[in-house]
Amino acid sequence: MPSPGKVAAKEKFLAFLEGKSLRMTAQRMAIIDTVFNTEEHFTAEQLLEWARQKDKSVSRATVYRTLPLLTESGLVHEMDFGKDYKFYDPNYAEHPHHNHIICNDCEKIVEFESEKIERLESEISQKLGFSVKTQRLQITGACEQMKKSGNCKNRAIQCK
Amino acid sequence: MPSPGKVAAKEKFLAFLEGKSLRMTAQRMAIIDTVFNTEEHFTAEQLLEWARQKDKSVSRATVYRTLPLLTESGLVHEMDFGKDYKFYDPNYAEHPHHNHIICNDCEKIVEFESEKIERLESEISQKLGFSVKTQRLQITGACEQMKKSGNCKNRAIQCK
DNA sequence: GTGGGTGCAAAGTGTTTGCAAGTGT
DNA sequence: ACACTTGCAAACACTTTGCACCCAC
Repeated sequence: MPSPGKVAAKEKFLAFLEGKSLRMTAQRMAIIDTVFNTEEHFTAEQLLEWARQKDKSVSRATVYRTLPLLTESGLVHEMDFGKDYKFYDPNYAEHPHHNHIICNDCEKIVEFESEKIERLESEISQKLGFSVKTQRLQITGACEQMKKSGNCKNRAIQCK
Repeated sequence: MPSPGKVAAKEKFLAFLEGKSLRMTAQRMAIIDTVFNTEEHFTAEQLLEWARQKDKSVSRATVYRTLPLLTESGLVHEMDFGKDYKFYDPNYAEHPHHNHIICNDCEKIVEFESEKIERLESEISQKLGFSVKTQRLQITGACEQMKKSGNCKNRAIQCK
C-alpha cells in the first residue's frame, strides 16, 4: 500500500517517460512499481531481486539502464557512502532536503533533516566559490540501538 | 622541501611500521617519501606514478598494499566522493578536523574547517543513537573560480 | 635462515555496453 | 515499419589476491 506521495511520484515518473518519448514496457513497469512502492533505500542488486518477484524477465542490465532515468527525473536520489555499491533513495521527492547517516556495522541508513547544517554548508561553499551539487555526511562508528534491537526507533527524526 | 609537519608525519609512520614489526623496503620508502612530501590530495594511480619517479620498481600492487597501512596509521585520510576512484589526503595529521569540497568539473579538492558543523554533526549523531568514531562531510559541486581561472584563491580558508 | 614483501598477471566486483532479437506505438 | 528495449555475455575500471621469487632483519 503505497503512500499518496509515492503514487504521485510514480505518476510524475510516467509523465517524465512520456515527455522523453520513452516506452512503457513490462520490465520497466515492474521496476517502477517496485521503486515507488517502498520506503526503503536500496541497491541496484536489491532492486533487481525485488523487481524480479513481479516479473521474472527483468534483467540486471535493464535495472542498470533504468536507474539513471529515475535519478534524472529527480524522483530518486543516488547516494554513495564509500561502499562498493551505490544506494538509492525513493523518498527524495517527498523530503528533498534530508541527509543520511549510514551505520558501518549494519548498513542501515538513517535519514535526518537539519536546516542548520544545510545553511552552514551553503554559506561555506559560497565563501569557497562553489555551488553545491551533492553533500554527504558520513558517520563511521556503531549504532547502539540497531545493534541491540536490529531496528532504530529514531529513524527519520527531525533535528532542526 | 617538506614542511616540519610532514617530516613529523613521516617519522610517525616509520614508528607505526616499526610497532607492527613491518619492514622498510626501497619500494615502501619511495611511496612514503612521496606521500609525506606533498600537500596535494592524490589517487592511487597518481601515487604510483610519483613513487615510480623515485624508484622505478614500485608496482601498482605495492601501492595498493601500502595505502591501507597509511590510512590505518591515521596519518592519511581516505576520501570517496562517489567517483570511480578514491582520493587520499596527506594533510590529515596536521589538520584532523577538516572537511572537503570537491569540484565536479576540475576535481580540485578544497579543505575547510568548521567548528559549527562539527558540533552539529556530533549533536545529531547522538540524537540518532550513533556512537561516532569518525565523521566527515564531503561536498561536491561546481567551482566558479576554478572554472574561470583554473585556480582557487580561497583554498583552505577558515570558516569558524 | 625465515617470515614478511614484491611484481606480475589473473581474479574480483559493481557497472556498462555491443549485439541480435524482440516489442510498444 | 521503425525506433526504442531487452537479455545475454563480454567488456570495463578500479582494486585485490595467488604465487613464486626476493630480501630486510
